[in-house]
Amino acid sequence: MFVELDLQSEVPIYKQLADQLVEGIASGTLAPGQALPSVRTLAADLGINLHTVNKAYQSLKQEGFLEIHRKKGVIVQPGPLPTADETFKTRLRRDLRPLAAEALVRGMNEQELTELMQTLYRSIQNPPSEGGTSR
Amino acid sequence: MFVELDLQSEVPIYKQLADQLVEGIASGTLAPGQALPSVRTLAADLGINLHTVNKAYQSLKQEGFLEIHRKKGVIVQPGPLPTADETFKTRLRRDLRPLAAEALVRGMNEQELTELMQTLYRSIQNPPSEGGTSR
DNA sequence: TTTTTGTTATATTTATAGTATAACAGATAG
DNA sequence: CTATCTGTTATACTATAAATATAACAAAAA
Repeated sequence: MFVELDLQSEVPIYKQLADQLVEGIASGTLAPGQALPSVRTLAADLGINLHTVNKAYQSLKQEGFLEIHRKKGVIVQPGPLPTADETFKTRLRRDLRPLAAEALVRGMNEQELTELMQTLYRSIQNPPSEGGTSR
Repeated sequence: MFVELDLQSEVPIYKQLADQLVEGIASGTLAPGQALPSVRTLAADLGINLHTVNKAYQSLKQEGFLEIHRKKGVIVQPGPLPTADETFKTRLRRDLRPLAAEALVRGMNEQELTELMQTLYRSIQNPPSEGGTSR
């Protein structure tokens, strides 16, 4: 698994995990329908508790990014992914707001900030060489 | 005071307060050198505990956005504000990353996302008329 | 001197994060 | 059918953060 956790981070590890799975889906590293490790396997693999993995899986299932079946295990959403509806955009704006404000206060202009976002977006969409060559 | 808190929010209220003060500085609503209410006054004003206000003030002092003097009270940084150094940009990227990833997964393209950021930046820089009529 | 200021010190409550076990129930492979 | 692996649920415990509640201290200014 490509997941890397920082146990010292202030960011909860279940969120780090969930974030990296979303990023995997975003980049195509995780294909629709692809199976993910079981909660126990991944927990052992990452050296954390199975409930922590389960919490990440549950939140992504709740959002519609994963499907979870009994013995089938956990798979990446094979059908249509959730959309950028108004609910999401509202939350997105709320989360971006303090970041944009601090960037502004610190003297970043509009172009610097949007370009940073652009660069970030592209680096996620086309990650810098993930083990395998193509897809 | 223009601060509005959502006590039901998952965002800690000390952070809501700190964020809104930063936004005030960003927009110019809070001018350099301007005095802020005392921790007790603002706490009473907002209906929260003085330690919660103090925590917000301390974090902003730590970052360099505020100065705190004994009897003088708290004032907006009159000198040069902190800059967008690499430390900040690294943190900024780390915080933006999961938001950009989810936006991407939900089908927002690069332009939509950067435009949303642009709109946000501008609305902070030039806020849509503060409640009061004059000044 | 008195008041107001930030500051420090405790203490308590509540919620979240993370771990640790254990057990349950459905699906599948043997 | 049986054994195993799956997600799931339940409980319990520890640690930490957030928020509140009092109280007191020390510096600055009126």
